[in-house]
Amino acid sequence: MATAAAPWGEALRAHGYRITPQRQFVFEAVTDLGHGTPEEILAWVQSRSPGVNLSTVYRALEVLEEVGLVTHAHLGHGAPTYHEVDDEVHVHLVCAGCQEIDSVPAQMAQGFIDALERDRGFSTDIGHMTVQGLCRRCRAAGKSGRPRGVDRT
Amino acid sequence: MATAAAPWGEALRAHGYRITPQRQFVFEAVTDLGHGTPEEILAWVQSRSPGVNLSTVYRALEVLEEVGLVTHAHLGHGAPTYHEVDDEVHVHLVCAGCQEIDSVPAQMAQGFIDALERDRGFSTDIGHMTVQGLCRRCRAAGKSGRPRGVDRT
DNA sequence: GTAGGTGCAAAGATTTTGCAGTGCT
DNA sequence: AGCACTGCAAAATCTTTGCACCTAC
Repeated sequence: MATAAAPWGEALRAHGYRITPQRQFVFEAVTDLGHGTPEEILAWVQSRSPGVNLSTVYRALEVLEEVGLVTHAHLGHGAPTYHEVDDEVHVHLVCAGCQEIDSVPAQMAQGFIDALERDRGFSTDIGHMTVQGLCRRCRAAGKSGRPRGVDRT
Repeated sequence: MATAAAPWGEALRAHGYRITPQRQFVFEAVTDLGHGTPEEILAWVQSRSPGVNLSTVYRALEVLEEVGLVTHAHLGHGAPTYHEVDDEVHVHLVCAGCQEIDSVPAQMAQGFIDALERDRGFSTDIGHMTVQGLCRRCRAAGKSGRPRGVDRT
């Protein structure tokens, strides 16, 4: 039973990394949360193992990203959000009103992506694509996105 | 000649803000640079007026954004990039290889945006839309985007 | 047993804020 | 002349790094 590693563990092994409970918790957090910032992931992990440190979360995410288990996207502000890789590729929709994150299947953007490829030779990293805007609910509530004032486009 | 304000000045006046050389420089920097981070904007401004402080740049950008002269988008990492508002609305293309920023007219994404509107009731803030990927040059050079390794999609 | 991994604390980087002096209106 | 704006410096965030101890293999 020496090498009875779970599939996610395999990925670590394959890259010469060790399997540790901290890394497992971090990966589970990402999987469970769907989308999470380092802070949110830490909170989740600490609910199982209070001693885990923020820097460990950062380092674990770095490793998990390198071995291809998770990715991150930059949504609003400066908050990087991590999510699992192996589920269906999707585009992130960030609501400027409620900060909520929605996802849509990548195919919806296919035409656009093809156009970029054709016209610019630009190869899109679909999973990192971020779309800012206002969700249905916030539009109905008449929110304008940013608190300040006029926000053209 | 009391109120001989330039068009950009008008916008400030209209919102009760004063016209100052610092704000003018910051706005010129944004216009001239096309895309710029606060740091880059500071550098540009200081080339004209060395005494200007970083915090002044931040405050000026905040004001200029409020009156609708500039906007910002979050491109790679945590670097907010500011650009002029009144030119044609465009989508940002960020190359993961060379960090360069390209723009494409918003119409290219129209189909996608319409689909989001139709299916999700999501109103897209086109100017803030960010697309990560690899530009033609970096693809040719065989870059993979992130230095680390595998990067799916 | 050994090298990689973790926790802790300090260092960095980036953005924000308080305050007194300055300059736009 | 009044009050918003600026410069400076300190505070607040968020992320990274150095080091001694611990643990997976």
